[in-house]
Amino acid sequence: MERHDMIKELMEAADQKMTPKQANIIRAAIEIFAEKGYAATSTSEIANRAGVAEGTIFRHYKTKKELLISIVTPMITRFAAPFFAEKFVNNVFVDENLADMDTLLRELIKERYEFVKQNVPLLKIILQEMAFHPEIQRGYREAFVTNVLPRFKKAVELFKEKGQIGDFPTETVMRLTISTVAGFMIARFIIMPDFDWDDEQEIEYTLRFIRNGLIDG
Amino acid sequence: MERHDMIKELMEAADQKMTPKQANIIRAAIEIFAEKGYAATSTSEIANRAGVAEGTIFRHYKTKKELLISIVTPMITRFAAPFFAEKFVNNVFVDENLADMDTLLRELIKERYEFVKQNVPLLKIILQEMAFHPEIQRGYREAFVTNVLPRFKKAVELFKEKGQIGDFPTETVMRLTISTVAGFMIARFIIMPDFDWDDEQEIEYTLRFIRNGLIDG
Amino acid sequence: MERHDMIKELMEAADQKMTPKQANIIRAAIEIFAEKGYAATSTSEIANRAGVAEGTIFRHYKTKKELLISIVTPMITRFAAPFFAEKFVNNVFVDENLADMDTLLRELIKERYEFVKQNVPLLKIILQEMAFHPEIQRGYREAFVTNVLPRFKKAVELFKEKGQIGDFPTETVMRLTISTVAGFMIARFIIMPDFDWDDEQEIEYTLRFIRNGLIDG
Amino acid sequence: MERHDMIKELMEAADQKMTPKQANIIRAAIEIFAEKGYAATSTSEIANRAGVAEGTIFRHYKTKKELLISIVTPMITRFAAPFFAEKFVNNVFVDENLADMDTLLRELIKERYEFVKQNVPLLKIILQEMAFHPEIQRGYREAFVTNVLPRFKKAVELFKEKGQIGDFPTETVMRLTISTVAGFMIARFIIMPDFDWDDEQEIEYTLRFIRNGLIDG
DNA sequence: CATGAATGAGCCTTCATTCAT
DNA sequence: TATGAATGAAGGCTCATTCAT
Repeated sequence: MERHDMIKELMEAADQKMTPKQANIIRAAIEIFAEKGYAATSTSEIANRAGVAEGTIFRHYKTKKELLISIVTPMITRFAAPFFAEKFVNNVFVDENLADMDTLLRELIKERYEFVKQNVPLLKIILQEMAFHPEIQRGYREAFVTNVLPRFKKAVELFKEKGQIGDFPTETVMRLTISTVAGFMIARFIIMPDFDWDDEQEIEYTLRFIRNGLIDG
Repeated sequence: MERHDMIKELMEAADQKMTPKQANIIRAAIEIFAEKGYAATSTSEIANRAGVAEGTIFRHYKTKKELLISIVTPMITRFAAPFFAEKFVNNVFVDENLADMDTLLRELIKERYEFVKQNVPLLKIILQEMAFHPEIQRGYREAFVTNVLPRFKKAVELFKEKGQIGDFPTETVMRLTISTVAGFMIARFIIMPDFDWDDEQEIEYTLRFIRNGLIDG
Repeated sequence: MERHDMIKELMEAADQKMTPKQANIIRAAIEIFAEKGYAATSTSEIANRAGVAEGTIFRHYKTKKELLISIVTPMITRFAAPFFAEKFVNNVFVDENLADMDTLLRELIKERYEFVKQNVPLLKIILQEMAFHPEIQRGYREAFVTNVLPRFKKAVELFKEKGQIGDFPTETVMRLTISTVAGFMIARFIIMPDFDWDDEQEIEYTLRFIRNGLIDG
Repeated sequence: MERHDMIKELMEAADQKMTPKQANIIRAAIEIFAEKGYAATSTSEIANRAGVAEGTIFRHYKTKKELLISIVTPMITRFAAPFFAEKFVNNVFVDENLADMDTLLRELIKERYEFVKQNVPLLKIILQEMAFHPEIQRGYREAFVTNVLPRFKKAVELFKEKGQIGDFPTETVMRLTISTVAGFMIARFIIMPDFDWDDEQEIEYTLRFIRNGLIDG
């Protein structure tokens, strides 16, 4: 599984090339925003940790908020885009192996696990700041609605036909699945990151819980 | 189910009687903290919305942070304390009706549902600020460890014996259950409060998901 | 001729009573604005000279600009309002003494002379900042059009009838008169305040110049 | 009457040749200084409007102030130098036609009218900034004292001898004349540039006013 | 108990200026 | 010559907190 270097990604996302100072600014901002929250972070502290004069921040980002947005936006796309990566969902209808819900979910969780692991601070920021910045909310909702939702629905319906999902409304299936997966990630990386997790095992339990939970009773 | 008037509760929690001004301060603070976050809220705005002079806040709370803590602390106790209300858990071993996991969970979810419904803004504050204030984290953890955890464990083990819960580690059972229940509350009251929910039905789906999910597969 | 204490006047203009600190702020602001111009004056310098914390300024005036406006606005009214004080103009048509243009002009110039003398710094500010702040321009224009212009016109027409003013358009008469009077004030108080002026004499010369200048040739 | 292209003039004044970029800088600076005042103008805005990098300005002018001075200085000379152009004054004593005050004044006003018309923004800058920059004041005073004053005095005395000017001190004559002429220019080009002026007529009125005003009464 | 004027540290942002390229 | 990234001092303004009334 390839490494997700967010800074590099952000740099590519920006139309212009980044100076090393700008990269430092972003690195520092991500760290401190995650530690103490956007509102409680001062630009002078960012400048300090980035080893840069305070004015330099504002040469690259017109406002502190623009810095936040430009950090968070590319991540949102990345967050939603591969959520049900095309390959998986398309293959569901072709590849016998992926046609099994369990297999698909396992792939999905592992991919997400890797993604979250590489980006904990950034995801913390998104989780926190989404509540207060409509722009972020909107961006997220959009990405979700266009990229995740239709594929997810299609898959749920397929598995319903195959009898692997019982008599639940599709939205409820989504809610339950996402709750469970997100709950694992949050427990694993945010609430108790220092606990001695047996990730393989825990993923299997989670999978079993979802699989059995969604079957008719 | 009786009404949870937090303000009244907070007033009772405070050792001294509360003046009406103080009650206004708390009401205003809860509203604005929930809307824009603790760090982004100014005491002058609170004073404004409370219809009180700026100085009055500091007559009752030495610092802005103390105001936050004094709002959040009693809630934490309330949040954890009745989570597995004694009556339930004790009765599990006596009352034939409660001895059924499904029945117990249903009672629990409904009680929590009511509780969350009455306290959305306050819970938003806790969710947000826990991340940045170790005091809150500690308070929460403590309440959880002493009140919820042991009873929860006991119940899980009972249901395992009865064959209603399959071969999962107890901690994993807790994680999965809490994820699912909290996921419902968050979707219901925070992410999509304006959606046209059929709460009874949705609770039943959620129950079924947990019940089936935890059985051996 | 009574003394024009602008600060006192500003205080009365403000709806609320002024604290002594606020009076100091205004005094200091007038001084420094006049010395170096609004844009080149820093609020910290004003605070300094006023013997006040910088924050105090913003407790009374939301912005630096509001401070400027609230200094300048009452003056504008005062500047225009008595320009052709009612008593004069009304009396022109009644009082035999005032019916003479020379007498009227002499009274007018002396009154204005006193007024300017008492308010040089404030008038400097208005002269300078009018160019850049449309609000001030607008306020001035309004005061001029409603208070000065109609009376001035009436008087000019009267003196034309009496043969004391020759065949000039009324607007031109106003332009020439105002130029000459303002020119005296500016030379006297702004350009060469340190010159050894014989004010009585100079006013007489100025009067003669206008009187003769406006007569038919 | 030949055109006054200030930019070209400034370029000639500068010892070195000007690059086109430098010309753009000056053009932009004049525009913006006139619009919002020197202190309220940022070098970055000048660079922007000039289509030049921020640093480029400082390649040509060590400081922002130097830019101002180098714009204003040549103008001051031009402003004063031809005020009583040699040809006129010298001819006053020779040429019968020019020996008439009226004729001389008419020539003078028309020449100044043209000059002001071509240089409104620059003159606005001088008028504004003279108040705050002693260098400019000094430059102006000097030019006035050496070029204008002696010739003006000489002429006034001549016309007194000829009986065209009455019993006024020479300085007073100057003050009254300059007030009236400058008052016209300022009304015409700064206060009411959009009014529908009949310039020929207005100049004649102004001349008549001065001529009659200065005669003995 | 309540007020609100006053404070001064600190915040985000702008700006003139420098310098390596 | 021209660039534009970088600087850091300074600017206007906000804010939690204090205190005399």
